[in-house]
Amino acid sequence: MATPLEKARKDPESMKARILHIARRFFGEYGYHGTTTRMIAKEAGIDISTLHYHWGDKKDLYEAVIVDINKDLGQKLMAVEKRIHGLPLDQRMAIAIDAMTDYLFKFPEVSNLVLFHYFNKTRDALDLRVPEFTADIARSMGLTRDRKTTSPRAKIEVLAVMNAIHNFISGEKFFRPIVNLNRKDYISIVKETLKFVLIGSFVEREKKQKSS
Amino acid sequence: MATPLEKARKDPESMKARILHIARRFFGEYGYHGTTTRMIAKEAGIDISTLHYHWGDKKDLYEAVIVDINKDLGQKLMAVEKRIHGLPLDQRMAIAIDAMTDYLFKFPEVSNLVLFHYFNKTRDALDLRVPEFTADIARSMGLTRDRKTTSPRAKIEVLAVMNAIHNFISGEKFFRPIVNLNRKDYISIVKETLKFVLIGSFVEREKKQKSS
DNA sequence: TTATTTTTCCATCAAAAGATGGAATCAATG
DNA sequence: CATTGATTCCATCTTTTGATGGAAAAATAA
Repeated sequence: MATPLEKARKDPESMKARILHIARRFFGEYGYHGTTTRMIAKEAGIDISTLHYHWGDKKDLYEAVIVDINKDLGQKLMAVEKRIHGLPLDQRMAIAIDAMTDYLFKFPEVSNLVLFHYFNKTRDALDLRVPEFTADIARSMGLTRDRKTTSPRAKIEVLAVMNAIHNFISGEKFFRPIVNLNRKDYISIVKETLKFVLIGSFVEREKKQKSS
Repeated sequence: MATPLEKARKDPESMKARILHIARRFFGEYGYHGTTTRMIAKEAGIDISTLHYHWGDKKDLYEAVIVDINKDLGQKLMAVEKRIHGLPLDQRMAIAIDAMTDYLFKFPEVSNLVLFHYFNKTRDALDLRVPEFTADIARSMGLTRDRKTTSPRAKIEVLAVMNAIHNFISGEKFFRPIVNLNRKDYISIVKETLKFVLIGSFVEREKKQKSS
């Protein structure tokens, strides 16, 4: 209730929330510099000054968007972790890939913004610290020996897995024409491929480790 | 010799080539809208009008950059293909991953721009058709049954592999602090991880197919 | 209803960014 | 050297974009 962002998330009917929601999509598609406050305002059917009234300047709005999607992503990851807890690794990964893929295809701005944040600098040095889930996912995938530390190798492996998923969501516009499939078929072939590529190695390694 | 781009590539000392080279880096780091012609001109130590004199407007320059990096990438892929031709799959993939990773870490703008192109729209509708290597790589990986067609599944698998590589190059600024490694160690752990994650499944499948 | 607060829009600004004409400079050629 | 052509820069323009003050409108409270 304290922060303006929390208020906006609470009441999704409010103008404030409406702007945030549209801003998510635009920043996701066009990036920070590629999106203008006018684009967002126009889509919302309001004047730019109204946008500034609610969110301050562009940077503030962008920051709110980043925090917002990270909150969503974190919640989703926690929910998935709950579902897969205790299952054997192959099932754990398969279910997680299915669930995350479905979720992200429903909210592609999340993937867009995550990747955008990884790969692009903004001229205006706006370095917001983004919450980090790699360690948690590594734990959930059973890649950590002890509870407290996560090895670089484990983190890199997690990044490989997460990015593989994000890529196919964000790249849909580009990849789908290449494979010439409708959306539904694209999604299902992506899921299959991700599971094929990503699960095998981890399961195989676990087998070896157990036998030794 | 015909096109201006080819001329610039031939004579890397020329102002034209110099601008192109700097533009590659800037567009790669900041994206199309995040880069201004002034930034590029300043870095080159020239006036914007000189830039316009050589390359026309911003869109033209960006287009030249995209064509340029795709030419480089295509050449590199062909060279790698030559080296691995005829070897067994696991070696083929390991060598290719090593070679491409080394190359891309040396010219990260290539990965940056490829991913940028996948994941971001530009306001100004500039849709340049980009040469496509998925089919060739699929053939090189032995994923195509007959010579002429490449299945959607094979293409998606290739994209998964290529993107996994690009991600770690483009994401270095973001990922390296997460794992807290120096550049050299980061590169080597990325290579190891890529090989670990990507090769296993393909080799396993090939084994099964051969035995049946 | 009236007063107060919140929200919205209109008009406008200043800075940033893309672009260009034309003068000045430099390089090559006869 | 003088002439020609290519290159570069300066000054300037226009459009876009982020931002704001203050009036109008809408919502809320008294």
